[in-house]
Amino acid sequence: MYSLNNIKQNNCPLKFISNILGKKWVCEIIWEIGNDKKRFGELQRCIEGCSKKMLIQQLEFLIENGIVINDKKELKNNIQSTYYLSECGVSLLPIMETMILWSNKHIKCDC
Amino acid sequence: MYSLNNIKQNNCPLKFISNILGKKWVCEIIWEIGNDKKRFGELQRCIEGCSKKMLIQQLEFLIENGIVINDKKELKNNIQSTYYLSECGVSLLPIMETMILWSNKHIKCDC
DNA sequence: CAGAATCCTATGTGATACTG
DNA sequence: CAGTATCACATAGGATTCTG
Repeated sequence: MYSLNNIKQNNCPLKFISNILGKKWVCEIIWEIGNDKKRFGELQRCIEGCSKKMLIQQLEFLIENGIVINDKKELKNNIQSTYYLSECGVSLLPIMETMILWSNKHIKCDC
Repeated sequence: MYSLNNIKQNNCPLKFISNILGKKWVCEIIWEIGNDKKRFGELQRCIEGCSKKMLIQQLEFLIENGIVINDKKELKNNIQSTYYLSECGVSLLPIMETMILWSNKHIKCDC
């Protein structure tokens, strides 16, 4: 249901990437599997506050966009589903690093 | 109504900035006034498809976040309201440039 | 364990009309 | 011209339950 096509029709490159990185949980997901592949359950535990439904939804979105890759293995009586970044996904990491640097400079800590 | 506070409470720097750049029209707005200040009407004409309501809403959001600055002058019988980037806003431009570069590499042109 | 399917609500967003 | 207000609808997103 996620409108990958809509996104691709955005010929504006700014819209294209901000529609990806701006989606809820997407940055967190990319960041979490940036270092090492993770299983679905692990991710769920890492990313606090993200419902299972949203996690699945956004992972699918990232897979459709070629940013995340999913491997499934059938074990005895359950499934092991792991997620990791594609080359394309990995190339987002340096951008996200500069984003983090910017935030840390400009976040006003009111806590 | 816009939850600036919610955003500030996001102690996660990735959430912080992606909540800004991911908002609809925000990237376009920042980009459009990146080079030179623009009046409200100019902006409206630049950013196709953005309703007046949304434009105002997102501009206010950016002002609250210290990214955009607004100057108002009273002319004879109307108001001249111009918008431009704060220093903080300007510091977003290089990040957005790398975002554009990434997009141009990875956008799959289906048109 | 990983995922699918429903239901339900809050929020986002467009269209339109109004104001100084 | 710049901004406000209101309605009406679409989408996002949480909670919960079900399946192999």
